[in-house]
Amino acid sequence: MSAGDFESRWLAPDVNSVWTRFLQVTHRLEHHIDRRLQEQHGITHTQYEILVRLVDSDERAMRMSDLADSIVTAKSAVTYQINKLSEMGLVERRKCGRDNRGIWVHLTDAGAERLERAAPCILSLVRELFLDAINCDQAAELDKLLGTWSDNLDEHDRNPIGYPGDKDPAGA
Amino acid sequence: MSAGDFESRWLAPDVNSVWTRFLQVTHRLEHHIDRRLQEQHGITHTQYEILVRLVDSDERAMRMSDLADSIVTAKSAVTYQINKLSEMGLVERRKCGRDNRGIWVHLTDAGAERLERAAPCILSLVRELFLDAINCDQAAELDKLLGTWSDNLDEHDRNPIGYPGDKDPAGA
DNA sequence: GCCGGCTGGTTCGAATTCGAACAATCCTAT
DNA sequence: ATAGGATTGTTCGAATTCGAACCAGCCGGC
Repeated sequence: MSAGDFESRWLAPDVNSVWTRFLQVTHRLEHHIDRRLQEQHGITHTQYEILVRLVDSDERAMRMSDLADSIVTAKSAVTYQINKLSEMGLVERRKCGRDNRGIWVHLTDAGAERLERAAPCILSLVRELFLDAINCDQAAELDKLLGTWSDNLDEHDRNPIGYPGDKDPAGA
Repeated sequence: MSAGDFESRWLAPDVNSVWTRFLQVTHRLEHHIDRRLQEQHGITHTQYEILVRLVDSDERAMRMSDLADSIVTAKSAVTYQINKLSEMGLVERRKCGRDNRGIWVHLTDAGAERLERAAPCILSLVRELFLDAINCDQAAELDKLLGTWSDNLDEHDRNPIGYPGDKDPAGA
């Protein structure tokens, strides 16, 4: 078997390891943060992310769909989490007159406070685990990479071609 | 509130955006691959990863725990998935004489074949979405980053200190 | 005005994950 | 040899996620 054949069917070993380790590291990061957040502040990482998006928004409010896009989950999962956060009093649903089906999720004062308390814990974790490893140049580089990956995903979402055979985009 | 104070409590905006986008991109990648894999080959990304680890191993076999470490999930999740894969006939549990509690999960021929069929689909996806974005230098750089992140996580796992000012259990 | 199509959210059931508790086995030091 | 402690894998219940089906309200053309 030629090396070329091998590499076209599979991945070159070094590249393969990058991908594998990428998956491992992202999973470990998620777990680590999630665990810490739950133990010390009684909220999920997803919930934390929701609170962060809200506090960063104008009026500290967002629509459900935008929230779903922002944290990259199914809408139904957002509904579920907003119910939870709502029960906890960290968040509030309000109708907005403009669009009668749309719902605005507002961060409550209690929510802001809870976030304020949890943030330092998580941010220090993010710094220690993730950010301290990269200097300015690398950050810029990584940012560019993320942009490209994101664009690639957009492209693929727009253009849901199946794999088989049509490796060769003759027309499109 | 001074800018310095702001940045120590929160993150500098640019750095913050890197982290946020990192989370988004990783989630989107996962979803994308998972979806494609399920639609076209009837297996989960987790299951695919398991098969890959097996085929890459000596004897095409691994112990449950090692599998769990390798794909970064709870042991119970591995048990669950191995049951599934076993029902599908892609994998086989065998005792190994050495250690009577240990179990060796073997990739069956059917499993190897199934993997062989699914791999090109996923690998082309990984290439298009992930790898094409990076040149050799960047790959090396990313690899180094992953190494550092991984080390940081190891460090934190070994040394489970809470963030400075974590609550003491006395109050609980 | 009003009908088809779109969008925003919810509900539902299925799948998967996690962690804690457990059982069996191994290992080490006495 | 043997008790105590670690390791291996499973079982269980709870939490979370997903996608599909669904309902309502919006928007375009007729």
